[in-house]
Amino acid sequence: MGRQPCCDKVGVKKGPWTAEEDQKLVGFLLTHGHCCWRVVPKLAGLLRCGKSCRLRWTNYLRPDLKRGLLSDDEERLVIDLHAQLGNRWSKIAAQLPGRTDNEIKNHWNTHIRKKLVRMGIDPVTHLPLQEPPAPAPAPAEQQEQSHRQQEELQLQELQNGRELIMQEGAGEDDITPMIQPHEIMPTAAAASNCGSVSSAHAGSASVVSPSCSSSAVSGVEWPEPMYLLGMDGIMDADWGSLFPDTGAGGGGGGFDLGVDPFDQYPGGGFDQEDDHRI
DNA sequence: AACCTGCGCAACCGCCAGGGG
DNA sequence: ACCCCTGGCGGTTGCGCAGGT
Repeated sequence: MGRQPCCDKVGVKKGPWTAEEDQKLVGFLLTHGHCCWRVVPKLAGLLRCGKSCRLRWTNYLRPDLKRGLLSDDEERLVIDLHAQLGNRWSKIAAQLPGRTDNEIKNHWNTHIRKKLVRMGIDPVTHLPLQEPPAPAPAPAEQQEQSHRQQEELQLQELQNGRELIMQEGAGEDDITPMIQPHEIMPTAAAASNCGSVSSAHAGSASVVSPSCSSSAVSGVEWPEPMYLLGMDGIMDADWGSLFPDTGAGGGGGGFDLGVDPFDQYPGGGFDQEDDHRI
């Protein structure tokens, strides 16, 4: 049986996001969080499918994203984790705060894989490429076993590496500022409201909870597009006119980001079509 | 200066798993 | 127990840019 497409393709815009679309999406998500991604574009006034919105947010617009190249430490960690987990990019990303699975996947495919090959290491198995030629393809079991041994070694290395990172600060480099959890969650109370910080970081993390996002706004370091838009632009934008149907902007244009947006919705609920709330 | 090539990255696609009705 | 819907994941593609010729 055929699977329903994530969205009806007609009237759905594809391709690169414009600044205006970004603005709409960010504005909407910051005030409402995401209820269910399917309705986000409708409520935000976007001609995109929910999937596209989710991707855009998680990979690019999330305030807690680090930008720029992976540092050496991060790269090492990725290699170690890949040795253990394989191509489970989201799991790998979960170990690298501020990095997305997509970013890591790209970095792996463009940089690390080639680097490993140059070093004579098979990027898939993490074993030396010039192994003694096996007469026949090694039995899966044997491969599995050697892989496991390899993994154990690497796990140990990884743990050492983690300790090192904990001491030195993961991924510090000169190019991009590292966003620390406390920078995203300005107060411990805020952080506690949000569950684990790492879950918000994880590539698999969908979105910070609404209360999180509102807390995060004030102390956050925005990714580049946010700088481009400028917080002033966001604050000053005429959101009421952008989202005539959503009531965003509260009729006054512009968000009061100092206030938990959900305070606007008695009972913590946010009721547009349904009571969608994370 | 023009063209070519390779690289980096954002975005899309299809599949899968989990949860709710 | 089954079906449907949604979110999430991994693979792949295509575009824009930078560097080389």
